[in-house]
Amino acid sequence: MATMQDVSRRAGVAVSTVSRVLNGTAKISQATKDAVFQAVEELNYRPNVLAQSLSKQQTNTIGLVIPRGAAVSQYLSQLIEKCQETADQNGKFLLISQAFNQPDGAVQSIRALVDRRCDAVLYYHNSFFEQNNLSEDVLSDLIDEFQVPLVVINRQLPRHPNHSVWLDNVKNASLPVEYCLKQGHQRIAYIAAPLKQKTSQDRLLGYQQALAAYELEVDPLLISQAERSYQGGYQACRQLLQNSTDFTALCCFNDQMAIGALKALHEAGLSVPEDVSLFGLDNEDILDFFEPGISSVSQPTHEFVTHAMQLLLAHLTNSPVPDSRHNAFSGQLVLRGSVRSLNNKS
Amino acid sequence: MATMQDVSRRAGVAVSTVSRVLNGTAKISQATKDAVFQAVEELNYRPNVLAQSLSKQQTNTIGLVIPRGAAVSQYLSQLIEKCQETADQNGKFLLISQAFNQPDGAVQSIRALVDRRCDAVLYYHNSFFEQNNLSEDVLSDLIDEFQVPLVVINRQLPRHPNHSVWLDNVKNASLPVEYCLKQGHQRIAYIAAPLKQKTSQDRLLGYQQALAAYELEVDPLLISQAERSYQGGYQACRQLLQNSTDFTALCCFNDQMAIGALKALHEAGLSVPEDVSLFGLDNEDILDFFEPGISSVSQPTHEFVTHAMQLLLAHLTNSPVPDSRHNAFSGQLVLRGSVRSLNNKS
DNA sequence: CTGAAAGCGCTTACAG
DNA sequence: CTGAAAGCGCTTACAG
Repeated sequence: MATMQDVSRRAGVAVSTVSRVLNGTAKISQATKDAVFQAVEELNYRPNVLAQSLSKQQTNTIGLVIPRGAAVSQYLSQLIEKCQETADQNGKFLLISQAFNQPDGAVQSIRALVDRRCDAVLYYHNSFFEQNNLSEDVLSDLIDEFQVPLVVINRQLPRHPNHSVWLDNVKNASLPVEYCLKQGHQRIAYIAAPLKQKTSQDRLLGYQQALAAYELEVDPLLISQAERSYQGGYQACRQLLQNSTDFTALCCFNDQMAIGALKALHEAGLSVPEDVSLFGLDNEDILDFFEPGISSVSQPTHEFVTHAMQLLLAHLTNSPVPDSRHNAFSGQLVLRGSVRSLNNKS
Repeated sequence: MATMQDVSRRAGVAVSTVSRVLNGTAKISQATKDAVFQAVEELNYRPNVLAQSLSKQQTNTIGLVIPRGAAVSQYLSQLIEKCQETADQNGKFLLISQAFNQPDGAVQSIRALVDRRCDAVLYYHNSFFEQNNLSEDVLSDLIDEFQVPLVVINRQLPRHPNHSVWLDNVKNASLPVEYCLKQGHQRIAYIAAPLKQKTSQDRLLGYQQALAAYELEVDPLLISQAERSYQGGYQACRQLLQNSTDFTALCCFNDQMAIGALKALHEAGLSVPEDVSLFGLDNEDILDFFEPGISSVSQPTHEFVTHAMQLLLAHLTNSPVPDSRHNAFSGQLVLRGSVRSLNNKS
């Protein structure tokens, strides 16, 4: 490929002049400008971004590490979209990389992006890595180690309030439970994702706390656990139905599991919401297309990622970081046909 | 950050020696090796990949351009996953970039990756760009222009059989229609995505050809068109039901639209498959969780992408390209509860 | 307004 | 086995 030197020779000027013309970084006579542009045209010249970056000590690039493999949810794709928008608005190129599928895959991937000299790196934390000993400390140490700003999404890092944003999973999971309680439900079942995952622990805690607030005991028979997938939700629900069938409401770790659970309920001859009220979490668009529509909790993806990007940009420009007292974001109930009240029953 | 020169000074050797030790590219005495590794350790040195790439004239990176925004489908995420796997297996780093959301966004994004000197670039073609004048020729010209191998996924490029793989959309869309015909259906409706998109045109053609093969006329009242989304499928189906309600089968552009259509059918008091047999296309996992399960056509994502990667790697290593006579991939029917036969009705 | 030179952080012939 | 030097393709003070 043609280099800047080729252009300079063809245009009969120095490479430094070519550079200045192309970057508009100095006053240049129209004549030489024309010559340069013509040479560029004729040679179909395009600058080598690698060389530019090395020389400028800056890549104008933001790296984003996302989890590998797991079918991309609407939630995650909205999150990516929002990162992209912000990157665009700030003239940064967004480079997306999937975390390696290994115990230390997250760390490796972050490093790979730093080694490529991204100006900043966003890491979307996935619970998968918790099962592989990726602790809070490892992430916090990385943040300390790097000159490059690193912001962690979806993981609370107390040591670095200015480098992390997360969802308040406890609260988000408690919302539907509280709502059911208010509607007079007493026997409320819960389907959890694998409890090795922090997110799953937190959401179960939300369920438990909501019950406790109403001075109800947690019945272990009303809690089931499975992989986080449609199929997992289906299996967990079948397990619940084997344990007992007297629950009148069922809250799930997320929408996918609720969708699986709905199928199991129907197969068991139970109707929603007449027999069982049902809640998911994430509020994916598809919930509207089940019968009944599945109620859920909307995640504040928008605000969440916006704040993460603000932190990132603040670090990048050495500006004061935005107020970080509220890095834990919580969502809102979205009611659909899958819920009914027991209050006017008495 | 510490540079190789820092390491060399600390270890008391030349930078060239440090380079050799780190890359294992020459016999080095154990003593100097030890000294180098210790210095690396102490300085927490990490090589600058930018500088390496510039110097080696190779980045060991494969770029992948995917469409922006549109909620990521299971199909696309499987496709990405497969690219990732192949990249991993060949020791390449996969850099994912979303196409800019502009008329020439695809071209810009490909260029951006080439400018970053990816060793090869994969472009997943999205119909969005066809509405913005991204023609076959533009892509073909790019392939001719670049030294860097470019493989286009999801777009037929006759001039470059060794640089493109695509799905046989005509055939894939005809499969469910043929099946319905064999089961005795005569009035078969179709829901299309916007017909500005080539994919949508092709699938409609598949529908039409299947009917023609049975010497049935195409009734325009049985064809409806909308955005490709759940909601679009819902609206298109309502439109159909307004036109006429005597169809006994309904085939859709994809699964999402079929899911929307199912809702509209149910709202109209029609049951599936008793009144209407229903087909989607893509075979997403979620289809099992509707009632009835929605029949579909599985896309051969796996073979499809594998072949694309083989082409890419062949170009990359200057090896002979694999047999490209069959770059058009077709899928298979997947039957679920949403279809019934009219044959034993007579 | 423009050029020569140094530098970004590596790799790799070329010598010894 | 190891070093000095040139080179990858740019940018940017430093002069003029």
